[in-house]
Amino acid sequence: MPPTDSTSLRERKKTETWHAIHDAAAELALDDDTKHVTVEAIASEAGISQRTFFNYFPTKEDAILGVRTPTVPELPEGFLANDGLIERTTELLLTVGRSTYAEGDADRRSRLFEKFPHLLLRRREMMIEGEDLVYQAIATAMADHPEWSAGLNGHSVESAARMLTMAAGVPLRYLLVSGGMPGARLETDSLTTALDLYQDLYRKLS
Amino acid sequence: MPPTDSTSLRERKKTETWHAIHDAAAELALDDDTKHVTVEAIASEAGISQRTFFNYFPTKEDAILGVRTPTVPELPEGFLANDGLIERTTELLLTVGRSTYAEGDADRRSRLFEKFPHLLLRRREMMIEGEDLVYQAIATAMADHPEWSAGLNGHSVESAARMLTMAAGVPLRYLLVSGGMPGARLETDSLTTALDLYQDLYRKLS
DNA sequence: GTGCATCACTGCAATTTTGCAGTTGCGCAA
DNA sequence: TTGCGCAACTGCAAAATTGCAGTGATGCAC
Repeated sequence: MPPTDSTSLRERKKTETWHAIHDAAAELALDDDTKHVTVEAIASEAGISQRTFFNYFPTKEDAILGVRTPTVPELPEGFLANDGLIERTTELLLTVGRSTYAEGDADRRSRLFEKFPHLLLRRREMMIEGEDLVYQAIATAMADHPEWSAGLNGHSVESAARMLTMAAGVPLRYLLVSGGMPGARLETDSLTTALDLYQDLYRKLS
Repeated sequence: MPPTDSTSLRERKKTETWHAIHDAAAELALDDDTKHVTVEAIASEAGISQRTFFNYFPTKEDAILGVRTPTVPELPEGFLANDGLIERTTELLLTVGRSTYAEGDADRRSRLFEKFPHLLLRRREMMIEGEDLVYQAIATAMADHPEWSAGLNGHSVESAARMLTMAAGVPLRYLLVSGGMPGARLETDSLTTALDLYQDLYRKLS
């Protein structure tokens, strides 16, 4: 996902440039028979300098895929309350995941994955990175809250946070796996279904 | 005329921006019934900030008219040679004058002059400014050249340079005056005619 | 006339873009 | 293997853009 939109001219131009680069990269990569598009070509097509290209994306791959290093929003006040914690964490993971990819044109993304399968690896990496950040954020929050940093009889907040994050990630992973095809996208419908299913299960087991 | 074109991305973007601002300013000024277009509107239409607007034009008027503070190119080596000096100076004045206005869309400029007659005053100012710069450049060059800074029996190089510049400006002024209508443009044809006429006269008198 | 809003324009610091001169890794030819 | 060239990527300083907080002039309501 591009830098967040806003009313600021500066911000608007940044998202424009981000999209211009990603679009140029994706289109050129898909069009090109040689499978070898240069950064120079992408930058030129996007109307910016090569150096600016690397201000927006750390690698050419990321530009083609349209990914951003994941960021975790600040956790809201009552986030750690027991009631609904797993659901909130799932939401958080989803938010982080979404903030990592460009919205829209899922078709194009599918074609990209078909033509450049290694992009799937990169996507996986990004997911793991995002989950790691979420885990760290939650661990930090737990450490800051007495009721967590205390009563875990022997277990560390790190363990608790990791466990929580993994549990909360279940419906998302389920979706990716059951989606079957590599490059399958997170359809809103199937996502909702998966979340419902997970919450049903969760309620039955608790 | 906008900043000179070149292969540099930086330069290309500058001319693009320059045109974007001038076009936005001219179009908005012509479209607007109230005769009062704000800088904010122009900047917004051109896709830049108000501050950037003033990086390109010192005043709103100059943006509408599409003028640039005149600059004199460096005088070539043998510029001061006696033979053809007046013609070269006329060329120089013409170059400076041209570098002062945006190329193209003479129609729009006519309409601008009709709607905002005070732009004519501004244009006159710019012409005088340009001539002054040319005079200064020539005076400086003369001062640097022994054969000029010496043998002027009593006259200063300033006087000589001023005299030369005025003489060389004759065909251009003639054009503007004989063109008649305010806002009349320098047609290439009539310009050539005027230059021919002047050179004929000049040869007869020398 | 007096306050008040609007708008042109300026000064300055923060951010972004650019050019340029690298370094590194990799394929390919001799 | 060794050298060579290309292309990804980085560091840094110069240039451009932006936001913001002004100032001053002008017009307009009261």
